Amino acid sequence: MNTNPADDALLALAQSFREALRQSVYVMRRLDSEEQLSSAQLGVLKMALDGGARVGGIARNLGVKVPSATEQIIKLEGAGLVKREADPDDSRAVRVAATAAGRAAVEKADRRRNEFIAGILGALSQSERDAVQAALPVFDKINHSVQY
Amino acid sequence: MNTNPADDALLALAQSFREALRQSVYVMRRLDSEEQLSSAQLGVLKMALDGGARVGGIARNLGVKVPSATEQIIKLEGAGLVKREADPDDSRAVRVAATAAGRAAVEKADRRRNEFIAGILGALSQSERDAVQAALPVFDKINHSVQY
DNA sequence: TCCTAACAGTTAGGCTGCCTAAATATCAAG
DNA sequence: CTTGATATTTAGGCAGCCTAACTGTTAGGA
Repeated sequence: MNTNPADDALLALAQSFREALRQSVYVMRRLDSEEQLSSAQLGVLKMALDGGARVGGIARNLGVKVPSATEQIIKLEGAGLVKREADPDDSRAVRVAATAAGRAAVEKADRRRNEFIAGILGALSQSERDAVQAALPVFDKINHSVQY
Repeated sequence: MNTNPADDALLALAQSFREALRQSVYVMRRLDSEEQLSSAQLGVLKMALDGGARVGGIARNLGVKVPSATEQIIKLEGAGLVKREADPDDSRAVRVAATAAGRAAVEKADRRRNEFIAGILGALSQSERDAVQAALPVFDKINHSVQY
């Protein structure tokens, strides 16, 4: 009962998938290592772009706990990329909003990172790129299923 | 010159790809958080499975520096999952070999992790799984191109 | 009105995993 | 037998995440 062919195929796919995950972590590290803004900070900063986000919401969206978000926010504030202000509707809450410098930093970091990745993807064949493109929405779906 | 359609498509793909990378990190964290053996340790342990690997080789294969590998090896040794012995051919080198307990731990961790992922993949449609399957070799290729 | 439970965030302390630099030991070549 | 390269470990440091405990605010009764 442990040799169901369908299950075997699924487990084999899972194994390959796990290897890809591991590689992704590696690629991310590489991406991070050549930038001034870490992925963690970039993620927080992006949420602070439009109007202002609450700390709890940022943490939830990034899949980390509130203190971890606070930590990044404090760093970004120190760098002048976001400002923190009391939420007018709820004095317990804090609204985090990107400054002009913060918006510029996001744009620059995003561009640099995209160019790095585009450089890699550009070296692939068109069919390879198509395969990646087709898989990306599925990856997205997988992530949501893991959510929480 | 910044509106080359091909470049734009590539950059858009890169952007989506980056999002997938971020999600992958998230999924990996989730995977790690419910296991006794961390991914870092599992990676090292797997290399120690057949016969015995050298510290430098392990580090190179995992894309980390030698001291980082040593750190994990020491932990695994403390847990009785690997043993370290001088390389008979080169006394500078150390051969790291999995113990019986180490082999069992790899099997168990691999099985649990694969089952977790298989559970997610199993909830997808066949065409979605096909898309993932088709993209995995490309991910592999991408990783190698980032290597070093 | 006042008390209390729930909630938002920060602070404190701790862990893992990675890194660089420096120390130790061995090898290999001249 | 010296010297430079190589293999690993040790020491010290940093980022990012976590839990627990603390502060302040809000909201729902009694």
